[in-house]
Amino acid sequence: MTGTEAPATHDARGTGTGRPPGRPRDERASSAIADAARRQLDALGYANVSMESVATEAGVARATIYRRYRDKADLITAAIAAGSGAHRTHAPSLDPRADLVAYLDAFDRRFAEGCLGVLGTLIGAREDPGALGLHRQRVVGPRLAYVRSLLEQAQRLGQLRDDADLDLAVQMLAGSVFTRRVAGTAAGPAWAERSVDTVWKGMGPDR
Amino acid sequence: MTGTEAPATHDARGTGTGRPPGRPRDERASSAIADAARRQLDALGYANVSMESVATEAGVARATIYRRYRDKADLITAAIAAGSGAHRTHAPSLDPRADLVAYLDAFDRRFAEGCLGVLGTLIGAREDPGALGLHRQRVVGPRLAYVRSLLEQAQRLGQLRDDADLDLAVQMLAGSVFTRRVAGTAAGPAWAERSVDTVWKGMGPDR
DNA sequence: GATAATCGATACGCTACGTATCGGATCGAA
DNA sequence: TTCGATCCGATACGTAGCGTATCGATTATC
Repeated sequence: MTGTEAPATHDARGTGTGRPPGRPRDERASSAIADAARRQLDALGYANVSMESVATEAGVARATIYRRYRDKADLITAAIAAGSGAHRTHAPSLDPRADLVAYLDAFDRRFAEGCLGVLGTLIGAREDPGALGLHRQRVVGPRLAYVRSLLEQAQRLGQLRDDADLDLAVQMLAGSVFTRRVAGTAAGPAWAERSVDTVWKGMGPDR
Repeated sequence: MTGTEAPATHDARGTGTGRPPGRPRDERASSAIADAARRQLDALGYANVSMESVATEAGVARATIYRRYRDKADLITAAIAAGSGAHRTHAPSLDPRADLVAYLDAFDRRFAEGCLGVLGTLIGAREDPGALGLHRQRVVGPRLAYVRSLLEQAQRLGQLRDDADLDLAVQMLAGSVFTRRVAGTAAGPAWAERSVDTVWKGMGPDR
């Protein structure tokens, strides 16, 4: 497991062992809020999701949302993290290079589906520096860390040189997705395979 | 020169040959608005720039801005386009590889200066899809095209293989910037040099 | 002068965020 | 059973920003 990708941070209820006093939270309301937030985020984009619209779709009062999430950034980033939680679909094999190709492909599809596409809006939402920060912590970080772990494995196997700059490799591999989405250009044939190939040749042992 | 990267699109005044009737616009106000917008965008980020704050800093009424720009997005994108107009600062040499390293460095600096915020909002701005298209056409496209031209030159010089995927190379090189900015991680030492180096080794002629 | 578009200033409607308060509901503990 | 604590929906409040409209005053051309 890469990381916990923790849920809402606003209220620490349920953290301790003993059940807290008072009426417990409605679990259906919690999931309804999360579902509505995720759906509207995909459909409308960060800026167009309002607490009011989420509350309405979830059949919940706005105050009920604020009892679970500190603010909009908290809600949205949590929804993204939960929605793209299963970002590792392939079982790890002993071939990090093949894993890498598969993961990059999945990464790109996620991007197209909108889960990571909202990244743009989060970057733009510098209004709350928390939004981008939370997203980095919850979503971007774990994914890049996973890519890096594959590269480390390849390095241990001798497929990459010991002095290879793995951080740079991560940036170039993931970056080929970012650039394409930013520029709006189509993907070349076997782009994932070719990307990994370039890094392998560029950072592999001298022949 | 790469392209025109036209200024404000809102009002077509001054397009025709004859001077339009009525009081002409205050040229000092126009530049003061553009300067203030650019400066605040860099300092505060897209979301924190308000029409009011720009107007105040420019010493101008809000209505004066709206006479020149349709809305906030128009103002900000125009400021960006104007601010990053001279994106090619280095004179072209006969060493495309060195040019590439220098350009990537400049590209990254530009990015840090505030392009990221606008780019983010534009990517996520499903509300006006035209803005993203315009930005791609005016800003993103020319820059990536320039990077590609350097790679083509290198290919002609035999530094890259004839079957090298130059589009992919562009994506990986520019992508190393995108990823770093998105993830918020620091740049490794000599990252530009190393990026180009990796592509050169990965797509260069077999040794 | 007449015309026309600009300027600063100001007010308006609208949306949205985040906070606060209310009576009623639901749990555990005394 | 009663009490305290918390949740729930509903509602209102204050703040902020966007985009529009209007006002008298200004500055140009015709």
